[in-house]
Amino acid sequence: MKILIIEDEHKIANSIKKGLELESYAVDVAYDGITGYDLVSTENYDVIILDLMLPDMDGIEICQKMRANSIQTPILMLTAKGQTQDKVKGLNSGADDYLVKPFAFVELLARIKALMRRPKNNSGIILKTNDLMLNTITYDVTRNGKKIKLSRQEFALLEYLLRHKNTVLNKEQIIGNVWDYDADILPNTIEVYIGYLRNKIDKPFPKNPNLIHTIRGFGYKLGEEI
Amino acid sequence: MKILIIEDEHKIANSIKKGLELESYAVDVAYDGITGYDLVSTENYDVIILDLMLPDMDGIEICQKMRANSIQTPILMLTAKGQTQDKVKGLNSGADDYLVKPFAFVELLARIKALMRRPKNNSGIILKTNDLMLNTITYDVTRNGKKIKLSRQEFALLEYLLRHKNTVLNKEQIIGNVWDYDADILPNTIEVYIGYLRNKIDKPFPKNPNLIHTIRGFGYKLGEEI
DNA sequence: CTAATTTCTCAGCAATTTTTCAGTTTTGGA
DNA sequence: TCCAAAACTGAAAAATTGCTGAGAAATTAG
Repeated sequence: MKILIIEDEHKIANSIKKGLELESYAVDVAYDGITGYDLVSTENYDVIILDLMLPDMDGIEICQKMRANSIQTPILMLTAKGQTQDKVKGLNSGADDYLVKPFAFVELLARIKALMRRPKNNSGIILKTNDLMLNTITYDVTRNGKKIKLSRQEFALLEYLLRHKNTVLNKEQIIGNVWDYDADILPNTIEVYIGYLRNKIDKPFPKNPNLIHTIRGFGYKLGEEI
Repeated sequence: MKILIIEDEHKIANSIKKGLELESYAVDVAYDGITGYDLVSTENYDVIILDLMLPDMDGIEICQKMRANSIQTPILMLTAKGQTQDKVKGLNSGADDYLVKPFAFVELLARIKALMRRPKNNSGIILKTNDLMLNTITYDVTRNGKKIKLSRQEFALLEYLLRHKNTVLNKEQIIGNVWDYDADILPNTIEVYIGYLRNKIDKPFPKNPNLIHTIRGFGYKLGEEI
């Protein structure tokens, strides 16, 4: 889930960025229109938060240019209180929603989530711990920004561990929840798969903390602290 | 923003109307073709949502009559699954996009917005990724400017992949969304068709990046990056 | 009606993934 | 310190997945 903020007021931009990162989104910021449009055309975002008033190139212009180049990314337009009529202009230029400043962060979050739910961009839920991220729809798994290729079963296991991060899970639980109900698996299979995941997730990143931990006699735990 | 719905199933018509009014559109409804065409020729709409099967005068007839009288309002055609491509295509009546019933409301909304955004007067929605382009109404497909001839089923599959580009789609999803309700297809058929598309879209353009990717264990993905 | 095209199935191959197995290492408590 | 249980690991067997050429069946065009 990647979000771009194009907003010249640093204070606002940074506070939105912070808030969204806490919600596990990857956030880029551009403080002027030209840089913003540059990013839009080279990167792939799930939502763009776009201020109406900008130096160089204003929000409406960016919007129109994007749509003209058939970049379909949903746009949430930010407008100041007075600029009501501009609002309409904004929506005509191709924005998908707008929000009047000042706004509550939860409101922004709700709008963003609504935009993400729309059919065009279905990038799904991102699960993460530390710098490990897993996208449940695109099946992308990355650590430290590097893409990791997992098999289907490895992915399923990692997803389960991530959904219950910082919790100790025993082998029976894992078998029951990750494998098909009719699967007939030895507990050793779990050990093998944990080994596979370690080889792909922990070993290649020796500078970063290990994320997969064995709790002898009880099971396994995914998370930063032991 | 004024929208006209021409649809004889009252339930569907009214639920669309309600949804669109919540989105602040002005909505008129006609439950049969004659009333519908009457409204079209006296009022001024921004988009017309038109059911294919209607009492009196069916959707195609209305379409053709409108275009014959140079009414250029964008038309979004609603079709049931079986009727879809052939009829609309064969009669090439002048609709700008179509949507297969049953559909999610957000999907309808997205299409309407796309139609409104589109510069007037050129019909057909164009989907694209990289240098591959597909016109949903004229059925033109080109890569690198070169025309590509696809069969009906190949086209339907490519359109689906393109509408969900950069998303991993598994075989069940593809079968459910591209083939008719009652189609009874082996998953291998998808593999075969993916092969056909690769032969026409990727293989003849070895200098350009491959666009069709297999994500083993998960499905297929259309897009530039892997 | 016939020929061409398209749709779909099938069988065999190659690659990858899943699972088991057997031997080794680690661990925590007596 | 030593032991037995638990966990780890490399290798190989078993199973699955995806790709492809060939061709049968269905549809469409002339």
